[in-house]
Amino acid sequence: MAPKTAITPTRSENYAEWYQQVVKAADLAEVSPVRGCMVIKPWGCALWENIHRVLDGMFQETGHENAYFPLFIPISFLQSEADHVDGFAKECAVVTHHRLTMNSEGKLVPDGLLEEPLIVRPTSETIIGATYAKWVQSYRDLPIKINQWANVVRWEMRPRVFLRTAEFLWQEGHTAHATEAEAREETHTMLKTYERFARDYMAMPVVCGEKPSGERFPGAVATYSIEAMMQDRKALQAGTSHFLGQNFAKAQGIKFQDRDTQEKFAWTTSWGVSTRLIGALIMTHSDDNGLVLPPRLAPKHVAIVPIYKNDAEKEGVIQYANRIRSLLMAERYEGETIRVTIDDRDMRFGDRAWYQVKHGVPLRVEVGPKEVEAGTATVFRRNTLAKENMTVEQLVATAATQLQTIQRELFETAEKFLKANSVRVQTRDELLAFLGDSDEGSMENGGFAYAHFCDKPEMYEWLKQHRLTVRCAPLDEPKTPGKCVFSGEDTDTVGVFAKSY
RNA sequence: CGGGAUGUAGCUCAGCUUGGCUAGAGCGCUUGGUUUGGGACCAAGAAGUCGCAGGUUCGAAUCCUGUCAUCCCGACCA
Repeated sequence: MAPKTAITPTRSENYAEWYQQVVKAADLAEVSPVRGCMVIKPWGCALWENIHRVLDGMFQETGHENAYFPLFIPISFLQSEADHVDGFAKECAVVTHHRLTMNSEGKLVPDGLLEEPLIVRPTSETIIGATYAKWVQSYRDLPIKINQWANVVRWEMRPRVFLRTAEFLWQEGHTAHATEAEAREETHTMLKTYERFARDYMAMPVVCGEKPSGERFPGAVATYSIEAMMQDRKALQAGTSHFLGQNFAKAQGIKFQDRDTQEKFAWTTSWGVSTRLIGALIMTHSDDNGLVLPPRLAPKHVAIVPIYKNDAEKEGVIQYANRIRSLLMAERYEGETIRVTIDDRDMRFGDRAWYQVKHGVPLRVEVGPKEVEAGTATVFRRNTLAKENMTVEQLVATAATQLQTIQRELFETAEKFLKANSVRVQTRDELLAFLGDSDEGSMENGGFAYAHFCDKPEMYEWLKQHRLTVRCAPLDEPKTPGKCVFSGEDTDTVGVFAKSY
């Protein structure tokens, strides 16, 4: 007897376990033999490639170019920026040798000690900064606006697939500018780019804001982030954009001679999103039957699942399915070809149908002898689980619209959820009552609490005690006079507080 | 890096307390058959150096030591 839902346990039964099961059921990734590292499987990789492709286009549009910098960074580079060291030293993989030799017991052991150990990049500010320093002499050499797609390593103690792995894929943009204003504008532009990507492609509403001091990127003057709310009402930082001021320019020696003949340090920025976005996608839209994908990022938009009893029926049905595929692929959705697959694997219909459900394909088209005879198709919509029979002509004519509808519905549902679970609080007790301080994966409370705050150490202490975090000070929040809910002091800054990943 | 738990077939686990014949189950897989419009059924079959390395013993999945890995809870983080 099959369970009522494709995923066990359900979200309400055990959210953390549900997440892992969705990843598994959708064949997105699996844990690897290497501690903390994951194998990204074809379906997950196709999803990341779509994210990559769309974002890359956005970066090009905003005047960035791709380049590639080394995986290894000399320790001395990391050391040059004091805060940066504090932030990353604890989680660096270190390369100390450059060859292996066989010992007397026949085991391979490291040999050839390096004079200066190398770290595997946890991020590339330092090595890119050192390179920029060579490239920049004159104000005419600025700005430099470069992005790289790469893997990075942060030796995490508690990995979770896509959300926190020792190695992950990301893009990191690094720019250098002649003026502070220009660098600040760049920081803002990229934050907005991430917001647009989250909203328009991931169908994921986010809160854009500046990180308070305690959450700032090590070495940055200001850090901005997009914060998304997962279905367990915890916050997930989905993207960051940093204004680095002249900190790294000074550390790495990025200086130039300006129009006024004075030698000046450049102003730099960095910004990135990672494979964590896949985790965000999963926890924003998926349900107890598995993955739900927004059409704009789905590796396949439509899965045609043929139904037949025997070889005689199969021939006609497959032919029919192929014809529908051709017709659909001639249609355009958001300026692209509709991506269609036919699932005619040697499996029972039910198995193939559930497979597509669990993989989150937005539309499933069932065709069997009945449909062939009537010239129709049975269309199943992943997000609503609704089934509808229509003529092939109708299907072809409405496919793009249906995908648009799904994309819109996913966003609307997520936005409604975000709004329904956001409140404004006036006191610390209200904050605690709303968020709760038990963190046992309970779904009972949580959400985004907006409160006045003044960013003092005692706030962080209190938050830590209750396992809560300050996510950001939203940019669209008007500055209004109020009292800090922690210290009682006057402040005009409002922050978003939440449990977080 | 601290506290706790767990490593036995591809997966989930039983067996370990009290050492003893050829190490088990369910799911999955293979083959044959019956089925077939939402997760089938019957039958047969393949599959495990019991995480790894030592030790105790006539004998170790079982006891001891070490080690590695995974999960949960803390500290840390995109």
